[in-house]
Amino acid sequence: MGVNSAASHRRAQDAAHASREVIELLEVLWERGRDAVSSAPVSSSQLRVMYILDRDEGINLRTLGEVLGAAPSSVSRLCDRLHALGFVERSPSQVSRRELQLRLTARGKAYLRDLRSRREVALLNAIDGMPASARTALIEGLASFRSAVEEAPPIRVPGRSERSSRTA
Amino acid sequence: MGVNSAASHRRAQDAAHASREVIELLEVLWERGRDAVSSAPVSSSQLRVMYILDRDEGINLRTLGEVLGAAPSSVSRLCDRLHALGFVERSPSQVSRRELQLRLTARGKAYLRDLRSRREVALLNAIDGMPASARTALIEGLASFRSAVEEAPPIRVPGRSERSSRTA
DNA sequence: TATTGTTATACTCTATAACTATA
DNA sequence: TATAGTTATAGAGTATAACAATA
Repeated sequence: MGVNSAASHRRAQDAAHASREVIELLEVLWERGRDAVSSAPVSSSQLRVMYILDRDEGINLRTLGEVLGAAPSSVSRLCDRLHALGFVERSPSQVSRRELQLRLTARGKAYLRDLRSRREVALLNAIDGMPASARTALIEGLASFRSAVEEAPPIRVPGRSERSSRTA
Repeated sequence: MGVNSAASHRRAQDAAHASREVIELLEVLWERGRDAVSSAPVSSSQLRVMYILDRDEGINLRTLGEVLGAAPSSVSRLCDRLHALGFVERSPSQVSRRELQLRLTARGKAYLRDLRSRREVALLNAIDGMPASARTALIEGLASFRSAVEEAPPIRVPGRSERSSRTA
């Protein structure tokens, strides 16, 4: 390993360190803000479900559980409450009568859109205090970080791609 | 508002949008990884307590609740379990006999240190896939973001500075 | 009387295990 | 028989309200 490589590795460690610290900061602030920012009929667990349904319409319950890293029974209960709120729809799959197709309702999508908008306003509040150059760096850095995370998730990814358990 | 200012605002919105998206991504992945990465005797709520005790040794229960955005009774229970794990110590305050001083034990600190280290390794895994320039941008952007968030937290900050309720 | 922390009660989240229906 | 989803039961997180001890 040459000099450049060592320096590069140090840089990568700095980035990992900075990321971990900001994540911790947000773990405290973001969760605290859940009921301050939103009118909060939705818990953070329910919100995680909504994020995934937003991306992957028609996913079944088992697969949703794998993506969440949660047991099927937990997901079933979460969906119960989201259904009771009118945010999630459970319909039988055409492919297999023992599977469900889960999706956000129009109300669920509207809630998510509104929440996201309010969160971005809250973030903007902080970001307004940043110098322009740092904002540009943040945008570039996060875009690349996001791609990297999506390719090599920091946490082990359960089956999913090799199982084809969903509607397959 | 001039042209530069409008362009700057658009940039800030882009940054807020990118931040919100990465936060959502991590809300799913980070939580899922909790028991994969760690040996996980500690829930994410308990972890939030530990973060704060790590920064603010000797904080009392009420103030801790304010920082967490949680009710005193909830914090009391959380501390029960962290105490049972041997990670948190409750000692009477010298200032007021009805207050507690909360702090991490040596074991608690060691656990946190180890967890952080493992998380940074996990993050490094993803960051290794980023180009060097993006890593630099990420470090700069996050440093500035962190300062901005600490000065103007995206979520309302409860009293704390104007209450002097802690050991005051 | 006001404040700090705990306990009582109730609801949500989570998991394991048992169950039903389908493949 | 194996798989998708639900239900039973139990432990943890959360909040409100009632309580004890202290200021």
